[in-house]
Amino acid sequence: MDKKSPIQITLTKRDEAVTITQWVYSTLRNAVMNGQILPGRALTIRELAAILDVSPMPVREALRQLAAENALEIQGNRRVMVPKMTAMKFSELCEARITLESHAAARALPYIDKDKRAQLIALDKDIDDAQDKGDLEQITVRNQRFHRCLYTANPHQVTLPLIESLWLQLGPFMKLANSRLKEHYTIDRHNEALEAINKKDALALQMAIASDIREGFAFAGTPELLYNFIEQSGAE
Amino acid sequence: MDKKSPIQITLTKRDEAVTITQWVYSTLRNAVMNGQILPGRALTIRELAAILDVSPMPVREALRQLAAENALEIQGNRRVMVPKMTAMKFSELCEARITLESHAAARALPYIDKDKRAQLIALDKDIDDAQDKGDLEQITVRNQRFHRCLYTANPHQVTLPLIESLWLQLGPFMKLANSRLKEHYTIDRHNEALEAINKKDALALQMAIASDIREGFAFAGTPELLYNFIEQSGAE
DNA sequence: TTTATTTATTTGTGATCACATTTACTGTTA
DNA sequence: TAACAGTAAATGTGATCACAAATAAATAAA
Repeated sequence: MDKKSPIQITLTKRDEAVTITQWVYSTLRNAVMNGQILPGRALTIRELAAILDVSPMPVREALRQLAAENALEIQGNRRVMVPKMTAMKFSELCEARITLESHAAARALPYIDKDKRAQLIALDKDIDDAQDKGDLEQITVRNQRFHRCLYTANPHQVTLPLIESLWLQLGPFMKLANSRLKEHYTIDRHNEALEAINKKDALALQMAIASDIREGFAFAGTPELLYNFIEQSGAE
Repeated sequence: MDKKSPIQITLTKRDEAVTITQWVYSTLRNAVMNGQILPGRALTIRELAAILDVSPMPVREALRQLAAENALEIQGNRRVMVPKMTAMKFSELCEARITLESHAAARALPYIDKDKRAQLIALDKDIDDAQDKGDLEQITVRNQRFHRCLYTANPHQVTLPLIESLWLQLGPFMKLANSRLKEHYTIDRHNEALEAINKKDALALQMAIASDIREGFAFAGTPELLYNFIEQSGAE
């Protein structure tokens, strides 16, 4: 009954207090972020509904929302799929991240107080723990948590949704990236960022964030890995 | 039967080739962009469906999509509304526009050829025409068209959706801004941008775009106008 | 074996319905 | 007059159904 590849989506317990649509949304979002849905794979409402054991209605709404966030792509008039990646698009997404997140960090800096700094230090420690254990999934999750915590220090911040959209688009690739992470960069620039925060040095903070992002993908910039990924993702 | 203020949405002919949901989406999007829906006004699916003379289903989907683009806000668990504006949020949106659009312009620069430059010049002339006629609505539309044309010169560009999200959030305020536009800035920085394009000077282009955006809102930065707007928009 | 054409199946869209929750209204009490 | 409780109306969520368009499958022709 399955069309191409069998989709394996991680299912979590559905919280009764949350609407089915919301649960479906976050489930599918995680699936995209973890690269569980191959780029180019055609998704149908009914198929996903069957997998998630819900009616087609919540799936419909979740898919439309994910498409609006650029996590999914609506082809022509009908089918929906995870967008394919290209080397150029990857590069653009990476540069967009650097620009937007540097901006968000600088704008958050004036709002960072002692409490917030303590939170950031704790989150950075969590990342180190995950790195020691080699838990690749957790490294990504906690890394995002650190960045999110930093940017949301600014109570009037408006860029986080845009940043998360970029994370979502890079998600399927980050998964691949992480699988090579252990052998390469296990150190991040978070300490550097925290130092800049202490000194209230916006420029230094921006540089630290930019480096953190760039180095996280630096090895992906090697031609052979990029080619690998594009071949896997871009080929029909 | 109407709850608070009667909503007056501009209705356009529905193209038969387009789905009802898409038509509803763009209709509501324009309504938000033109400030036809007051911030804070509670929207209900059935009310909008009645106004647009469609079934609730397409409205449901369109609302969710607009919410995902940050054009609308889902309150608590239920109602949806146009988000209220604050002075700080306005400032953040403006700065985010400058950062993102400068970035998009610089990234587009290498791809601008003779054809594209001709397009930009033509679009800039259209803006001048609209300004001569004093057609405020068209000025906004054509201004966006110019910026969009510039950024999409980059075929791998990924930031336009994010930029459009910012435009949407500023939309209700731009309408108010435009009503004062005639007395203030009728000149833009587009010529400056075109010059920078000719010289392939990325930094100059970024400066021109940043100035164009900033000056477009400069008068809005005057305390009394900002206060006016916030009072109108933020008060329950 | 390959290509074209017809048939069968699947799919997205949109409509309608049921229900639990929320909101609005009404009459009553301090 | 203001605050409250109880009732009535309205609302979002989710399910199911109908249908036209699109895709896949099957058959026929080269």
